[in-house]
Amino acid sequence: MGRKPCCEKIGLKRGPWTIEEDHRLINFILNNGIHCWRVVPKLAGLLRCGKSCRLRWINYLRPDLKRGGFTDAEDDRIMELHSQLGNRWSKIASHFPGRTDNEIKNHWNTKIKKKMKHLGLDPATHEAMDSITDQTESKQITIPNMCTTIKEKEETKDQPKDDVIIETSKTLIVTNNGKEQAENSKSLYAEEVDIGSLFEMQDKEISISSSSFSSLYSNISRSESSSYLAGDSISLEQWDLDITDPLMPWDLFANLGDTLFLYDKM
DNA sequence: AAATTTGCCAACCGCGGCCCG
DNA sequence: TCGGGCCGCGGTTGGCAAATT
Repeated sequence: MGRKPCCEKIGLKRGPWTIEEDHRLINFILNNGIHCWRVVPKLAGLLRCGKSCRLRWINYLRPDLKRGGFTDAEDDRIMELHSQLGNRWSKIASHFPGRTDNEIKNHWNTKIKKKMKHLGLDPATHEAMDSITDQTESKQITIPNMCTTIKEKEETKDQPKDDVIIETSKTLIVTNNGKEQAENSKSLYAEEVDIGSLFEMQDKEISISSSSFSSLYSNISRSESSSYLAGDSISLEQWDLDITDPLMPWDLFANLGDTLFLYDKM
């Protein structure tokens, strides 16, 4: 017998969450806590299944989420943990307070895997890929520490414009295209710079008018992409929270009002 | 400037494990 | 002990934005 769906799916909404839905879910959880995800959407007045609510809360609305780019140190730590734990993202995420397994998984699939391939490392085994050794005289850089490797890449980018490594899915191919070498080096380096500069770009700061939140968070950095004005009502998803206490007690939210407002920080 | 490709990430899907009656 | 129900996890997809042609 087949497994029953987690909830009655007919008539339930799917796809991206609206700000109003976020408000409903946040307010419900902050006021009532989480006892059973199955009943959360019903009690919160949401046309979503409990699973969708859980995912939305865990991956996006939780106030203790640490948003923003991953640092070199975090990348190194993820690689290290992945070599020990494999694709057990929840286990890996448990070593990064404020990071979700989904976030780390996405980061792994979009960034770290590419970096490792650039470095001649197999993302699955963390061992050096030896497929290029019989191709040409290309160089293979296999340094476990990502920071060190980036520096070495930087130091080598001014070398003669042969020995360019162009990556494919299975093997590394050497060409003599100097233009492509420059772009590859630039790409790898720019990625590192962008991560670090993410924080510098958050020059605007705001605070939450709710006294409950003000007592919890001294500063809340405004996402560079958001465009809310003073007094706007927004959802937590728009915030890059600067949390000093990762183990935040939920009791502190007990008196939070139904709506949160923003005002410009003095 | 328009069309196409690529990258990113939020959200969904389905399975496995755990809990409880 | 067994079966049903729920939760959590990992793989995958879809859509949007940015980059490239």
